[in-house]
Amino acid sequence: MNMAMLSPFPAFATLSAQERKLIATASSPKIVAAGQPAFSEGDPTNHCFLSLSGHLKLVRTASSGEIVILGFVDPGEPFGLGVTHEIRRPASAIALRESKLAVWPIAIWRELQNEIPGLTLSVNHILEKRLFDLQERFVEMACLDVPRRVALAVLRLIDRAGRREADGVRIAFPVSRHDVAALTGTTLHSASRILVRWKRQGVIAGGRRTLLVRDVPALIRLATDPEADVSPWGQRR
Amino acid sequence: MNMAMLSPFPAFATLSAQERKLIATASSPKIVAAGQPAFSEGDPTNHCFLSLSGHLKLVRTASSGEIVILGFVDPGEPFGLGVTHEIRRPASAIALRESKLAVWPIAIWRELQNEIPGLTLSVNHILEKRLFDLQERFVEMACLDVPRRVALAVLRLIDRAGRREADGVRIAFPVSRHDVAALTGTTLHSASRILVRWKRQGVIAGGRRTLLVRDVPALIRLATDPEADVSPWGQRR
DNA sequence: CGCCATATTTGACGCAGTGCAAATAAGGCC
DNA sequence: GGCCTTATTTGCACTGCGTCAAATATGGCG
Repeated sequence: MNMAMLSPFPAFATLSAQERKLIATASSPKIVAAGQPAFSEGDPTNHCFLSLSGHLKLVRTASSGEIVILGFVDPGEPFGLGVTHEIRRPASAIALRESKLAVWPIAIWRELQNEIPGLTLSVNHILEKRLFDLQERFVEMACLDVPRRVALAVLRLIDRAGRREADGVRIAFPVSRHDVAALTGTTLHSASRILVRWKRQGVIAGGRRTLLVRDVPALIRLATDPEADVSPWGQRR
Repeated sequence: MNMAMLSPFPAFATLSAQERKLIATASSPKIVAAGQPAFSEGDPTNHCFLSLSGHLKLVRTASSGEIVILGFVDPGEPFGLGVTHEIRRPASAIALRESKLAVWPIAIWRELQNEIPGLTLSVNHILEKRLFDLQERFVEMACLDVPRRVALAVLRLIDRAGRREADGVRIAFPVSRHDVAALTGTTLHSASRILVRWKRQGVIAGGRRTLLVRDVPALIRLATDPEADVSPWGQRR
């Protein structure tokens, strides 16, 4: 791989050109089609990855069969780094769109980390961020009701992959109701009911596997205002 | 601090004696009384910590005022490392018993990381473990009912701080019903009801802020068997 | 363009778990 | 030992949201 490809990514910003070159030349390219996994739960942990373009989701299947989305991978982010502890992948990485990846055999990656201290620091940085993000979501899961969790999840999608458009902000990759549910720890059905309600109120729009937020401030209000929202389950008499 | 104090801790196992000495001499000792914070939510992130003895809990207060336990710190574990991203602490670290700590000013810690690549690798290791642990709990929160979450939380407490005793395994630090609730994302009341039920069944024992598990296999069954447990909310007629 | 598989929506229903209020227990301290 | 604070337990009414079942939309593809 050309070293130039690494330079624009913040994960490597602090490294010298020479170091980046060393890292880049050790990698192999890989292309994953939309819907396909870069790796799957249970696979042996043989490689480290960097997303060059596209988007992936990290998903995990609970013993009950339910699916949970642990996070997303944006272009420029390394992933599948969990190479110190686990011999097998604890989660799958599924491409949401065709994604170009750089791949390193784990042994090589370890060598690189030993030779380039700055690389380890970068990895550190990323792990820390992932940990803080998950802590955030964990607290939300523990304390907030479903509609608020959904609102926050959508807001997070916006600043991860929101593209401004004529009538709102569009999430740049496909998001199904099922994904929303897997992201917020609820069911497909509840997620649907909630989004339908907001659609009727004009806060969001979008059909099959697409999400367009028309009124971001309203969504923020729904997420944070303790008074906001009468849940979509209709008053019981 | 004496360098000998560092050697038994796995976080530093891969470092040379000389490196450990460098790290140790840069630290200051600190003692935190039971119930007191090593640092609190919102504090500026000025220091890194290592627990030498005792136990701490990492807690976070949600906007609603609810409290969530993000994790525990055992003797030998570094903590409060989130120094790359956050200028203010996202969580508090509260001592569950009197705890001895080693403390480094953050600037010094950064220097140490630069000089000792192996230290950064250790930190990496720890962050990775924390991340995987939290992912685990996240999935549980998303997929399991409250009694099962409580069972799993107690099991996790056992292999973190369980001491074998004549009639069971005791958790080595104080755990209130409130703590159990904060650990599993439920209410004090539900946690109490569940534990009372298990107490009557002879699975656990213990009063005020103590937990003694008398029948670990039964608890494992309650946690994992999909058939197990009729929830403590008593059949309604 | 029409068919088919896949997504989404919707309704009815019930229960796990919460909220509130209050009783009860258990230590710790003087 | 008795008092006071803090933790735990408990009853009851209520509801958020999961479950089940089914109708309906939608886009891709031949």
